[in-house]
Amino acid sequence: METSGTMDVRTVCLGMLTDGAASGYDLKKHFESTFAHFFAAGYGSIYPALSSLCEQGMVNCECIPQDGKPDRKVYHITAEGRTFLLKALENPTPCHKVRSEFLATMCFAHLMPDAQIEKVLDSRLEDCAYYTKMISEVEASCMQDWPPGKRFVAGFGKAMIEAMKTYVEENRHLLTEESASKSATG
Amino acid sequence: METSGTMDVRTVCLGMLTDGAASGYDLKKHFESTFAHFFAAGYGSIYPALSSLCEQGMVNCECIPQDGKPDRKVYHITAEGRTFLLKALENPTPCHKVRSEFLATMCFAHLMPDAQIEKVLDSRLEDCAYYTKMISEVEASCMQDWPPGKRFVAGFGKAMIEAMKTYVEENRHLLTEESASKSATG
DNA sequence: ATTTTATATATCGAACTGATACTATGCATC
DNA sequence: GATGCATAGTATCAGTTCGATATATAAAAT
Repeated sequence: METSGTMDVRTVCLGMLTDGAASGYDLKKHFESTFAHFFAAGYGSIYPALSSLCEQGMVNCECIPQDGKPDRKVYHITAEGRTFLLKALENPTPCHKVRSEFLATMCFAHLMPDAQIEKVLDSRLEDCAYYTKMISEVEASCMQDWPPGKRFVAGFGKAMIEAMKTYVEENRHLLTEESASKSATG
Repeated sequence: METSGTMDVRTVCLGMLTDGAASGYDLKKHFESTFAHFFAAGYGSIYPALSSLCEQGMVNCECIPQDGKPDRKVYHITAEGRTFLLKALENPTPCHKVRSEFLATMCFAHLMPDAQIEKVLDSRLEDCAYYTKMISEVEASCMQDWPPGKRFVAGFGKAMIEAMKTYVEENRHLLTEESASKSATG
């Protein structure tokens, strides 16, 4: 039974709750904004995570009845939860993984028509723009409340996205026939 | 029944087989070297993927008996497989996801002792060095055989890792008390 | 009037991860 | 001469996560 060392969805939820009590819905919003560029999670992960944390006494659940709507379940971290979190943070080698269908696709660019390649690259740049904007917006709205770690993480995201954008812009010509014929004729 | 559009393990295996017939074991080596920095996959994904591709006629399996050892199963892509792959490559918006326990940990750096933070950052830099070396080595050994797409992807990996390294080195001081006290006293 | 957006919880199949199991040879180390 | 490790090879499985979907209500927009 491995109970420490992994920063899984459960542990990240626990961490988020150190900033104050919140519902699953609230946590989802963090996963969609601040955490979106490096740790996405959906309801299918968040709700079971909160249930499991509750069972194990890491959090307490406060059910707030609402008329018509289902109860709002607000979770509070417990002392046990804090201890567990600190233990999880002790892992000296947390991973950083990339799963890129984009790069997998580009590996087979020689099987694709140029127009298709261009579309894929354009969509990647759009994605970069989206994340850059999103990070800047969350920074603008809550930077002052953030501990240094979150600032570091936001800056990290912006730096990586900027690097991606630059690389794609500067090297996309390598992928198309256009450049192949140019280098052949020129 | 969604049969196209996703670059999952099955489709990537199929793509790898366009470079020539191979066994599951052979494919694993590609996942561990060339693809390691952006699309990891283990036997638990590869073998079921090949079985499923075989059932659907995307690949043919050639069983080569070996004395003592289990049969070596070499997979060849079929015409149907090629068609399927081209269809999968048509997705104009393939994703690029990051899953970082490292960044999740750094979000809670204010709950960690400085020495622990330093260890995490050092291990990240080691990881950067490992991947940079690995990509350079595979580039050195098989760059000449590669289509432009794979060169682009290798360069992409190196650029991103370099950006990560630079960012960590230049901003790690933001995470420790040391800098906090320095800015308070200085 | 109807669609969209927001609040809010929850489930489920499909996919994937990481570890492990099994067989066999060869090489080094103790 | 035995133990351990690397390489070659196939395969499974529990646990985790992903993406989509279902349920319910209400305000706001079209």
